[in-house]
Amino acid sequence: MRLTITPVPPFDFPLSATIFSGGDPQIRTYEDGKYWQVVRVNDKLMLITITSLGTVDNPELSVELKSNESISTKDKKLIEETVFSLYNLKFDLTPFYDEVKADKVMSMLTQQLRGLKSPTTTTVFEALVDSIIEQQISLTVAHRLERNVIKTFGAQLTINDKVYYAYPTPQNIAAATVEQLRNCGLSMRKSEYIHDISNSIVERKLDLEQYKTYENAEEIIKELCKIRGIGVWTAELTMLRGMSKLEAIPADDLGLRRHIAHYYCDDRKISGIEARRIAENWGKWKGLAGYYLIIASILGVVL
DNA sequence: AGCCAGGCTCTCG
DNA sequence: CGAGAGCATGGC
Repeated sequence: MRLTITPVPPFDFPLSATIFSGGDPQIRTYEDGKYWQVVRVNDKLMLITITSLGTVDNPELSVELKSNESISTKDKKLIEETVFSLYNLKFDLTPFYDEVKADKVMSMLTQQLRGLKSPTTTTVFEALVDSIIEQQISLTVAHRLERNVIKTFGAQLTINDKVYYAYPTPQNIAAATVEQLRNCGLSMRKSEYIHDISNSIVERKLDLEQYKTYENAEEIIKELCKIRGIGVWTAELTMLRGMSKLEAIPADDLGLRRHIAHYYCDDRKISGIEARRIAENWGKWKGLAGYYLIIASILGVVL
């Protein structure tokens, strides 16, 4: 089964998917113009493969669906929504580009990376768990641990004799033990945080998805910070990656400060306060601007 | 070898 | 209440 999706232009699919190249092919990856991952819709697992048919100014995506269950037209509608949110396809970049025009560096970066949209996880839970795992440790370590967690607790989907993994649900993790989480390489603390959060969701004491509907970003951060294991850094990262809320910027983040320093301060080490001051020039979508810096660094964009 | 890496909680004093 | 230890693992 296949469906076609028309993103709001400008949108550069290969550029936006680059962040996933080199990913685990059993989880999610971008390779030779194809992006794939397992999604869960109405509790059915399916493998989606996305390719680009259009151009940056006239974008069009082809989405191929493979599942071992039958897919109804109702499901298709939801899948479409899921794919839209996966790359923020309904987000119009133009106002963002207009707003950063006064900032010379960011303005040049947005021209170089025109059509880059930031990805979003299919659930807030996924963004939250990944952000907890990434606390304090280096990203290479964090990614290995994330992969361990996914392959240990995530549901398997077999398509054409190949096994793929869906991201674990709160139910999957609540049903496991803290010890199993520790065996993925997580610290005792982080294992407890993630297990507790999964339990709360299963017991309906916590509904992460509802925070998406909040208008006020500060309010979301405040609510998330009430959860054990979540501080401002983790809350902001969760919003950026799991809620399509791109205004917040974790300015104290070491990596981000490094990227800002690289493009704005000749690689001189800067404080969170300096980083915040520079970010003031980025208007309403500071988090998205930060994402442009990260991708620029990865791609080695030179201004 | 030892320290640090895209934090956070808990425990002391 | 503020400072500081402790945490897992891999890379330098």
